[in-house]
Amino acid sequence: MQHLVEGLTPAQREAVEHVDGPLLILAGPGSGKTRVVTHRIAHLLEIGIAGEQVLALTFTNKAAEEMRARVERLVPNRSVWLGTYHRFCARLLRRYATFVGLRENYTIYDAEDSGRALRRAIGRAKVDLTHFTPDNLAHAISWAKNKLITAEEYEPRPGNPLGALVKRVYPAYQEQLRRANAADFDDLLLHVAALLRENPEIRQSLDERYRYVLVDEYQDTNLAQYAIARALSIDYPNLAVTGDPDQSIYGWRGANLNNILEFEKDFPNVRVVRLERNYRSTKRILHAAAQLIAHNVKRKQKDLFTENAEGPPVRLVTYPNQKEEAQGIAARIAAEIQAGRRRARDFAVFYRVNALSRAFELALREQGIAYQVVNGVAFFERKEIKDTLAYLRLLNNPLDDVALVRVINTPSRGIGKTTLERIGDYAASHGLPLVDAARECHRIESLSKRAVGQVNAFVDLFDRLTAVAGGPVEEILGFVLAETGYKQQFEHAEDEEDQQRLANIEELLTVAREFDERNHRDRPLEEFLEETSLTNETDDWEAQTDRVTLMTLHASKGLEFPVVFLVAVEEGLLPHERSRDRIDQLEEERRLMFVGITRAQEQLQISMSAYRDFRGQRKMTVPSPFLMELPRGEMELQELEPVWTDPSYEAPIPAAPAVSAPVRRTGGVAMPQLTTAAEMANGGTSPAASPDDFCQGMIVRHPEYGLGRVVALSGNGASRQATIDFASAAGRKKFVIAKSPLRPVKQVP
DNA sequence: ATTGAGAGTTTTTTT
DNA sequence: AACTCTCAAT
Repeated sequence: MQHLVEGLTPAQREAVEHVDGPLLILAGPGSGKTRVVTHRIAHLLEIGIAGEQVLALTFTNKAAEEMRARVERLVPNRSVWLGTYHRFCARLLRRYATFVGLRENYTIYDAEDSGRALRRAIGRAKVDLTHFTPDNLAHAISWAKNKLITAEEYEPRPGNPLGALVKRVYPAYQEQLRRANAADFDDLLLHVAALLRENPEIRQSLDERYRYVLVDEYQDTNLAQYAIARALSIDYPNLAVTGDPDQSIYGWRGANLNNILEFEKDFPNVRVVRLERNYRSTKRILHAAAQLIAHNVKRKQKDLFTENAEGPPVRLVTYPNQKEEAQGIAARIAAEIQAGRRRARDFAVFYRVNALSRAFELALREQGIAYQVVNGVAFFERKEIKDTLAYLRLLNNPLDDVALVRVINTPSRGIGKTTLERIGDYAASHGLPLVDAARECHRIESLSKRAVGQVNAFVDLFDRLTAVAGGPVEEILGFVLAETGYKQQFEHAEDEEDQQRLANIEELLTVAREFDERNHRDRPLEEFLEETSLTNETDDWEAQTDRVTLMTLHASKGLEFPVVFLVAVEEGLLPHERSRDRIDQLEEERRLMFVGITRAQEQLQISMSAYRDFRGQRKMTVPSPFLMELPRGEMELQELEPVWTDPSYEAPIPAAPAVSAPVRRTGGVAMPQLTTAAEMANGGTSPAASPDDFCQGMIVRHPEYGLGRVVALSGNGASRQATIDFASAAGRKKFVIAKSPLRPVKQVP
């Protein structure tokens, strides 16, 4: 057991060795929090506590994965329940579905699905939407749910027009979900909170089962999450929470900072451990962060310190415009890599909004530097994936009207809006789910003979699919894709986008196969759908690959990088314009910047542009007020002129021969090209090769993505596919060789 | 019913 | 600028 506390500070050790009773770990950034938490779990197991009694809750899958891996390393093969709040609740609801008016095969609606359900509810409630958008309502309902206010309990403030609408729509929406046997993200928490509140015997048994509950990022809990953690810690009040009020950045999602600020009130005999020593950043970086966050009024005073080196000064740079900001940063990165001082993966670029990523992608591509954008369009939110999954959802839960609407005419089979509307009316007046209404469509008089025929064909299809719905997921999926003709529509397409869609579908099949290999349950479909609806691509982020990371400030939480570029620190973006008017929101923006700064280990550059292009318009910017709150005296300030007027500017250096990036113009668009020494020796690419000539490890060229290596192959002849790892930012992609412009590049022996 | 052109709008962040 | 939505034409 000694190995668990070796090398820990007294404070860390105290937290690790704490067993019974409430525990609050206030952990500053880079203070070894994850280490403490995982070691504590390991410690609990080593002193003989059963893994089944330990429940560790996180907010992101990423954090859960990280913890699982580290616990596994410390104490292999012990089963503690470790995962996100939402996943835990989803799992619990499978078991207790009937208590909250659901069935165990219920569907989880993501934001898009619940938006569709909400629209239908709005239609049914016959609400006048001239002054508000569905989004306004969605947000208001979500807000209520996060506050544990049910549809029945909801009472708006008098004179609140939006509230009056919500009072009518919220119950209709809930009814919609109930009929569809579906729960939205908020419901997962709300239902479990209600379950625990209304069923004392269930609460008690779960409290007893999960004797040791740990909650990570406790500052991000909302009321529902708080209630759940609380309810599981009454008879066995061994609740351990970790967090940092200064890193609370999810207030907009209903997170309540008071949960952590008042934890000591909830549990008067709590043991509080403060981890204030930072092991991550240089003195200068940490100082800048501390100075900034000191401007927040609502916080717990914390004294961050580090024994790390002083480090180079934090840079604060003003670029003339967005393009030069991106190019300037890309050039710096390129120079560091060429000098052999850094690798691509040492760098990260953080921005406030996803829309800002493009300029940096472009600039990095021009420099021939590999990068990965975290969270662009999440894999499971892509149209083709959602379409395909909608079929699976319908098979698993035929009541799921949203899924039915999605697939009934996808791919198009001549069932249009009017037909669907009439079926919908029939369903509503007979209190039926849409599938059943469709089954009885011959009774709907308003439908044309042709329409009835089309709908019947769909019902037949549905029945054929249902017949195989019990099998392995990959099989079901393959059957769905074949029977519906969904895949076919992309198979003969020439354009890149359809190719991409096809590749994504292939990828989904791979995901399904991997799932089947892991799971051997009776009803795999249910679990597969749960897994896919609670996962997004962020979770696939690979720290191992050697690429520059581009992500939002929110996504950066919990990570660290040797060199960080924090960009577009301008009024309106950071703080975001929608946060300007309220003090607490402004403080949250400041915390966001604090999070970004404290990700940096060795070097930090904060930048802005004098001009920024946004929504197609170029505007002069105003520096963020936060810039004035930094210790400017000890920073390196730099104001750059447009590159062509200033000879002292470190112009983007043409890359070294090994990875040069000449820019070729094609149809007016700059196309980056990677050229290697090997290729130059060869005089370019080889002529077209037949798909079967491709083999593992082969170097190939793609006209847009540049050079890559074949990492996997499948199929033969015309359907032979290759998975390519590109050196460029394109990353890993899959192609049907015969339809792709891939060409082998002969390698120098 | 599907397609195309034109108009209008925009997500801040995520389970 | 890019995306979605609406409306008219096929």
